[in-house]
Amino acid sequence: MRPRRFDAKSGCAVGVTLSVIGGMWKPLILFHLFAGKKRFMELSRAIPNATQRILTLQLRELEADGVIVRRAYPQIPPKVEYEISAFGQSLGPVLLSLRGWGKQYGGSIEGVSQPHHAPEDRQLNACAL
Amino acid sequence: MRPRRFDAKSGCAVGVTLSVIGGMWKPLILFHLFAGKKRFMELSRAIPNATQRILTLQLRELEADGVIVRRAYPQIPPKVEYEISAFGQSLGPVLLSLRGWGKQYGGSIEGVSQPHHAPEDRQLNACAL
DNA sequence: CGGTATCCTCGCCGATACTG
DNA sequence: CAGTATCGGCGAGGATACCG
Repeated sequence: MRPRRFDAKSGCAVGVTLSVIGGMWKPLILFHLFAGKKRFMELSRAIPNATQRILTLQLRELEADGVIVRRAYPQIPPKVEYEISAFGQSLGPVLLSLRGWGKQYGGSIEGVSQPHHAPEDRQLNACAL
Repeated sequence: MRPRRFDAKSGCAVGVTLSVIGGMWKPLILFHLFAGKKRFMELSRAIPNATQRILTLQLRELEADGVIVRRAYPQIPPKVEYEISAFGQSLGPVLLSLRGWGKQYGGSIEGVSQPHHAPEDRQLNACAL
């Protein structure tokens, strides 16, 4: 059983949710997958700041939590697709809630660089969801 | 400017929200404060697993983000009260969303000890919100 | 009562290299 | 293409002690 950063100690059900979506890149991964099924390389290119290693790890955790489905086709060259599971769909409103607050109120906080939406920041494109 | 765990790198507005409520004890603190103004000692007793040090740090961060208000009365003995700011009220729906998902779907995840609501677990009382 | 100050641990995450 | 393997840093969070 994987240790969870926000597990029992934080006590609340909030911790359960955060342990599922709270990884560094998980929200971004989920947003991309909510837009549709993706291959590993597509995700990697969509989130260039995440190394392959960490991307793999976070995908494995999301899979273990049942929110995404990993489908590996035994071919050469290999092909693996990830997509949101039926269960994972239930996270949609939660993520939208988090994202909505950040967009609406994040600007009111000191020291937070709000999305300039600079066209060159390709890694932010997922925010379009 | 305090470094934010989920800052620019995660790219999305989700990261902004998580940087505000993502601390280990912040959800719990906020739930307690949503129930009404509290003194430091009340919070400390309500969240016995958090040391005074970490409690102070997280309260300071929440204050810096403007979601709570700290009011110190210059007396002997000292008296400090914390309460949700008007701005902080806007986090209510987000927290409820997170908590709702955890309560509803958290049980479907392997390795997550869902709230037994054992009566002796006094630290979980905030979940009643 | 409501904090600081100090030191320490632990695991998330990054960089780089290698493989079926 | 889609990963593992290995090494290492860094920072959040904890233990403990002391202070105005």
